Amino acid sequence: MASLTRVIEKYINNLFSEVEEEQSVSLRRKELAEIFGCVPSQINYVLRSRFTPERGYLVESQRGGHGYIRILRICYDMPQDRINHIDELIGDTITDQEARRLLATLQEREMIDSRERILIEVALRHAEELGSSEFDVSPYRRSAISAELLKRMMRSLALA
Amino acid sequence: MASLTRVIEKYINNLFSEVEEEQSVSLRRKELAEIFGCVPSQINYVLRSRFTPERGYLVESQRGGHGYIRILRICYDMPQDRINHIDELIGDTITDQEARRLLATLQEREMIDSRERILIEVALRHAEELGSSEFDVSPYRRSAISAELLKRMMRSLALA
DNA sequence: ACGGTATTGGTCAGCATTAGTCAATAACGG
DNA sequence: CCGTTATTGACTAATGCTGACCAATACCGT
Repeated sequence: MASLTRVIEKYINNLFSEVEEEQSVSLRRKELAEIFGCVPSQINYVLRSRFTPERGYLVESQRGGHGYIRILRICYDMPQDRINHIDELIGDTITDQEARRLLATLQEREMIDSRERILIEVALRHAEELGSSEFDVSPYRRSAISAELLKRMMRSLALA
Repeated sequence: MASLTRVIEKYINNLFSEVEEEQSVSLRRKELAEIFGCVPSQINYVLRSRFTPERGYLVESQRGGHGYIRILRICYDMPQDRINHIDELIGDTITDQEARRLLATLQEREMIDSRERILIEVALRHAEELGSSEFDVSPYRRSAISAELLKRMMRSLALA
């Protein structure tokens, strides 16, 4: 019952893990589509929805004869770079939904564990609750407060 | 007597206990609603009111084709009586200083690690800051808010 | 060189499918 | 009787997938 998108995502992930040290893999869109019996644009959908910068990937491609698609895994050597990346992802405001998705991704990438994740979710939820029912803060302002709190928590972890 | 919400809650709990060590279960909202002969949004109510981070659960979901709802249980061996004790220690209000001292003690006793402690401290400090400089909350009230936040975070780590 | 053609990937709009939100209303419990 | 909790349904939002159409590049014949 797994969706085609997830199957293809997994297939690509396997390509990464096959070559231990490799930080990039190359594909041919049409070939891949034939393997999975779908239209080529399905591959674009997988890339657009799964191999995003938010999830730590970059995608390069070239059309025409000898065209290709190359997926690169983002890798930060310096902790500071990673903090900056997360800071940018969060931005000045963040919705509840975006925050939860980010935390799921961070846990997948093992940058936080489940206990840390739940602590962060409780803190965010508490802030939201207080802001909406107690102090009647505007939704925009609440999302700014959430972003600030989330960034502080992530920064503190990165330095720990 | 046996409200539908409680019945569904129990049903989901059984899914967890079926597989002793299972830490997550997957659902389809529509299916579940059909099983219990209710509208799908009833499921959301059950999740919102029963499977919260404060109670040690995280809920992930996805809409659209092949959508799902996944409930994760964060299960730990901190005894319930100990968490009750912590609840009492915190009480209805807590000062910044008392909180810090408590966290240090908890870390010494290895009930939380240094990263978890930092997360909690950052969340408390953020709440304090917001309360004092932004919303002009009275010191007493701030200490009550801190106590509530601290208790929620500690409970989320302890409840199965 | 030039230009046509084959080859390769990109975009977008639309349909089907699934879950979320919200506010009104009902039911419950003290 | 009142406040809290539970339930419903209409409306909204997100996701997966396809197919028609667009864009870029290499190769080959002249």
